[in-house]
Amino acid sequence: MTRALNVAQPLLAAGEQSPKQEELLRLAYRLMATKGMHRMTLQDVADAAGMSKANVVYHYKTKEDLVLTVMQWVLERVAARVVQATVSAKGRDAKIRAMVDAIFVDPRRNRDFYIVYAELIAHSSRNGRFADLNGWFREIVTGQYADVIQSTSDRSKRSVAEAAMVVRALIDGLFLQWLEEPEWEARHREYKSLCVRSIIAFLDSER
Amino acid sequence: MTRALNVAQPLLAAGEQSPKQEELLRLAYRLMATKGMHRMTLQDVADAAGMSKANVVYHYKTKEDLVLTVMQWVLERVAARVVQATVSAKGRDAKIRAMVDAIFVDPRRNRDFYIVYAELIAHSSRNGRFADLNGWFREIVTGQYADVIQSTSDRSKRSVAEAAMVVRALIDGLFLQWLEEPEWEARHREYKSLCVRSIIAFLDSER
DNA sequence: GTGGTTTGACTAACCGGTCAGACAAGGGGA
DNA sequence: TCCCCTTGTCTGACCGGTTAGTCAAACCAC
Repeated sequence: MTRALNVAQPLLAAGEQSPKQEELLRLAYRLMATKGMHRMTLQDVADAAGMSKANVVYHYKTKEDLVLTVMQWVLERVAARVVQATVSAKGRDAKIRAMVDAIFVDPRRNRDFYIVYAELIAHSSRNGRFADLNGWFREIVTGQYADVIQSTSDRSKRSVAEAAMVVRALIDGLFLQWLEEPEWEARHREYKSLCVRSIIAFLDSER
Repeated sequence: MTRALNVAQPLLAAGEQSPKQEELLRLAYRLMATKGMHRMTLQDVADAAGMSKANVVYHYKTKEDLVLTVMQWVLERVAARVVQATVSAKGRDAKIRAMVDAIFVDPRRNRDFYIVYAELIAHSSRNGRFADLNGWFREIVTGQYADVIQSTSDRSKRSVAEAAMVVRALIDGLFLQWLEEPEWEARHREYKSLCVRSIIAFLDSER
């Protein structure tokens, strides 16, 4: 059940970063969310981190590598939180609630994450490295959903995989709509609630 | 029931374009899907359309206007197809099947559409004009889902709106996963089938 | 000729990445 | 202890290439 915890790092050996490097990733991540990965320049990152542009390039060879490292760093953290949530809760509904809680953390962070994630998805179709990262993340998260469903029902393997896809679709799809919401900050709770209810309703529907 | 058909154009008076202009939009759309809206240059569009870059600027003032016009043009076509599908089918399940059919047209076109749409969503958070366009599209499509659900059940108004959001989440969410699929062309049918089944399962679950 | 099109040439800005060298921190060797 | 050499980190200046947008002139249909 905890297998996903030990999944190897996907691409770059980004793994553990020093506090200083982690701070730079955090700043770059914030910039990507606000300006977009294309409009964010190396100079922006350098300014935010209080260092020269040349030094950013020195540490992260190219801009693409930097962006990839940032995304990997974020995805690892989110994936770990999802995995953590499922192991600590008992029972199907509790696990689902915990998973959704792990994803719907707080409005601001959620927003940043899904904006960046939307760009990752769009870019995956054009760049294999982004596609690989995306695929790695997808396997972990959907795998977690599948584990929860399998451990609390007697579905066939195929049925479990399908249900996990549907669960993921509900979460991602509702998030996308929430992103469009003008009052996204206030509506966060409603969407979270709707998310849990619709997942449980769907899983119950086929019993 | 057909109210959405007459919804006014959202932003630019793009409405009807001459065949020549429409061809340019189609070419630009293809470019946006393959290269992304940021990497697509005015020169790319000009080359594809067999005209000078200056002429592209002459017709569409700025690049942002061009991109916006292209997106609006595509969104109008998709929205019209969804609306059309719902009026021509009878019965809840048939309407749902028709709507999904209207969206899952063919792999290539679907892929182009959702890649561009993902960029629209990501960009909406940073640019009000894109957000407005997105909101306009969202209202039409989700409104259609709501109409179908309302006309075939006795839910409360709130419940209808929520169910429509869930339906939309299922469609968008499954599409996003399908985009990541390496064998997206072959899997198109499976995803379409899963989409219809999961929607019906969900709608049945609360009766 | 007049008004709407179309174009090539041009510009101003931007941006990713290079490079030569500065600076600090060890690390022997005498 | 002092000196020199290496090594990793960091920087300012710079370059080559790209791109959105301008403009004056040409073109064309009526």
